[in-house]
Amino acid sequence: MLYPTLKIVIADDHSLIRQGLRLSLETQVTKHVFEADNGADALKLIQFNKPDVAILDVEMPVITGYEVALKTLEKNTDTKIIFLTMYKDDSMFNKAMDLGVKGYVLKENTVTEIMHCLEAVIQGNQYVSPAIEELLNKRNSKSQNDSQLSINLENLTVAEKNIIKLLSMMKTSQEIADELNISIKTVQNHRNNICGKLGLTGAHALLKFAIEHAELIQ
Amino acid sequence: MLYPTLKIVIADDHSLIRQGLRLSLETQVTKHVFEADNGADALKLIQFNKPDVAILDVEMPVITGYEVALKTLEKNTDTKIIFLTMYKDDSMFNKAMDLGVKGYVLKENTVTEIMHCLEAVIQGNQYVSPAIEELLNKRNSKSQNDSQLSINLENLTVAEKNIIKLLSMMKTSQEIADELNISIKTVQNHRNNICGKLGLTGAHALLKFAIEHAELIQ
DNA sequence: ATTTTTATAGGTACTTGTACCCAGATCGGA
DNA sequence: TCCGATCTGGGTACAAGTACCTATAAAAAT
Repeated sequence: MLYPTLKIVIADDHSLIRQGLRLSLETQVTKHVFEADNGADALKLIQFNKPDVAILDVEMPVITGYEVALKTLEKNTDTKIIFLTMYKDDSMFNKAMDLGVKGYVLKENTVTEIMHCLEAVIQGNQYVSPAIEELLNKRNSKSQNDSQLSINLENLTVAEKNIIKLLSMMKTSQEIADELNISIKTVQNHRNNICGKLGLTGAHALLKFAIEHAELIQ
Repeated sequence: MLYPTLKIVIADDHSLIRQGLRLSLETQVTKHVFEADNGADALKLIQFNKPDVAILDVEMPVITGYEVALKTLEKNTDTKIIFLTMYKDDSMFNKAMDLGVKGYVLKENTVTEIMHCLEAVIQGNQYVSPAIEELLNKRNSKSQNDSQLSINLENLTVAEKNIIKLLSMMKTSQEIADELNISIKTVQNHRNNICGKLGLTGAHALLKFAIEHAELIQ
């Protein structure tokens, strides 16, 4: 690492990840590391310390990393933003790129990759996880089953995603209707529309699909 | 830390967490740390190295930490299992306790807490994240329910076990009837009898039960 | 040898989910 | 402004699962 006097803010609600990153950064010569376990504190740390780089977890409670980045980049500071995320969510990736986020790294990537990302970003370049680039290529080629499945999943409307999420928790249409304060007929219609979009037919096909793909549904 | 010659397996699909944990463990005197980024490798590492403790992420792709724990504890090894998880999922917590998992720590907890957990587990105690200790209390207060559940599962007849196994594969009564060359009415009667024995009532209760407990059904 | 359990099969009623149909309200883009 | 997508609700029909019955033959337990 070529920049011994870097100031870096780390924001992640998982203490484990913060401490892992801090330990890794401190085995390099970087010394000024600030930690936050939520978006609000991260924002304060960034505004007060004006770090060179802020490494933000996208999925944080209350104030997400995305919102922190939005408010930070809005204020025209020199702080570069690196997003750290669990999921290969291409819609979030696109939003991040639109915002002007310089780095995008998956948590499944190694610490050394984050170091590469850090170096690239400090030198004024962009750095994107190879795994994400691969995803983008797959999406463009539209070849595999899984990618087509996720395309179909993304074709669902907000209400439909809401329904399928509750379905994956094994709730009945009546329970969903009560929870959302809508008619059971509306829920059934959404279910039927989802079946159409996903190409599902037959007995309890959607329920089975939702349970089988529960992890993929957010 | 009182145990300098511990062997520990760490399994998590997020490299960051693995490296954070490894660095933390190695600032202690523990030296033999093995890493896996998926359940299959974790299982191999455990079977080959027979570690004192395996720290498993519950949410891993393909083979989950839960399945790794299931197969490890099945084989009567001395390896203690610690679950590391993102969510305060009480159903998973209960399943983990049923299995004989010794430690249960949330990723939002600090590394020092994991160290406490490690010490407790090595000394033969259980350690549960304070955040979900309230769930443990709930569980102890109504423990008679769970023990009745497993008794009831063993009370199922051969035909009934056969049926519930096929049910956990999300097959319909008609499909099961065809597969076993019996009437669909027989299948439906068995289903109903199973519902009675397990105390299940309501919409698709048995289907949901079979899917939720698919791993426990052989 | 008699009783009990199990596996088999049927009947009937009700609930839930799937498969179509329809239509009004709202909101954003062409 | 109009069109299309979305969200909302309703109707009808059928399939599948649950709930509760009865019943017979074979196997197991007593």
